[in-house]
Amino acid sequence: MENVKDCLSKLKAKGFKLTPQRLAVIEHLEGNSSHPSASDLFEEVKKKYPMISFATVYNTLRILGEVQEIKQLTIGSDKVNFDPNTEQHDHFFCRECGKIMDVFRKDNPEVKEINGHCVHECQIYFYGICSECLKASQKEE
Amino acid sequence: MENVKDCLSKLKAKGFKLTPQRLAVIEHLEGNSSHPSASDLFEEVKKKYPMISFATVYNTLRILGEVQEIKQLTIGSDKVNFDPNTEQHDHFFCRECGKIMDVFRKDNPEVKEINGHCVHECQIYFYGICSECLKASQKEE
DNA sequence: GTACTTGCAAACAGTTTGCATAGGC
DNA sequence: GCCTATGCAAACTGTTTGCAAGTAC
Repeated sequence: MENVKDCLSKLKAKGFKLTPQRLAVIEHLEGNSSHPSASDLFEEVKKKYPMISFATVYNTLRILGEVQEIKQLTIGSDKVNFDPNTEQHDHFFCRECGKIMDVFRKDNPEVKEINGHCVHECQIYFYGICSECLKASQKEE
Repeated sequence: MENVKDCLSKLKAKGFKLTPQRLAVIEHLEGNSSHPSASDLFEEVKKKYPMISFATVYNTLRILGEVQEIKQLTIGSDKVNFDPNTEQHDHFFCRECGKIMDVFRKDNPEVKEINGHCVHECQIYFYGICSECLKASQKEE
């Protein structure tokens, strides 16, 4: 997702209606690098839109995925997280605090084909302990 | 998981008991490259052990993960899949048929540290359409 | 005015948990 | 015999669905 404006016109062009609820979800996603889950977004949006429902959040996330304005991450194994940054980049998951961090590397494989299979997308997930949690555990000792 | 024998002695050494149910799950995992889910394993094991319960399958999978005899894959986004091959390799997910395939590549990053975070594990997931589904769709046209 | 969208609640799937019983060691 | 593992069912979590009422266009 480049910016809210482009995203809205993309949705409009595809025939989707621009409801205030959708706008609120999109605004919470723009430039958001915290990789929120559906419930994170629901809680956030609810502050401004107390009557918004889960179904609407999921519906909006689904169509944003369809028009490729966001990507799904399954790094956390329990819930799906969403990333409005659709540029190719990797992710790090801290097994201590559960945070997901962006990782930008140069040697990303630009693979279009592998073993005869056609590749659309590649997700690289790193798992470990983040720098903050490392520091915290060193202090404890 | 190298072989059933080593796996069993590893469990024994860690103080886990070797029940027939666990053995059945382990035998179904050895050399299994189909990346089964918990319910796949449950159904398979049930053929020999009609009285086995889901809880036991999950329990066994949990301890096998603890002793690092299997790895969890979250490539499918809905359920977790298990891989008894713990050697570093990647995976391909076919969005058409849902199959998960092993991908062995040479240029895997051997990353131990990234942006100050300590890396324990790396999972690389490719998404697309597998060679078989590509063939099938070409025939249709 | 017409369709798509919303909100609600119920349904659903995968996984986890509590507890009495069974069984490995 | 002790202590862990099992089986069952119920609980739990994240997500999806059905439907009447609401609203963007």
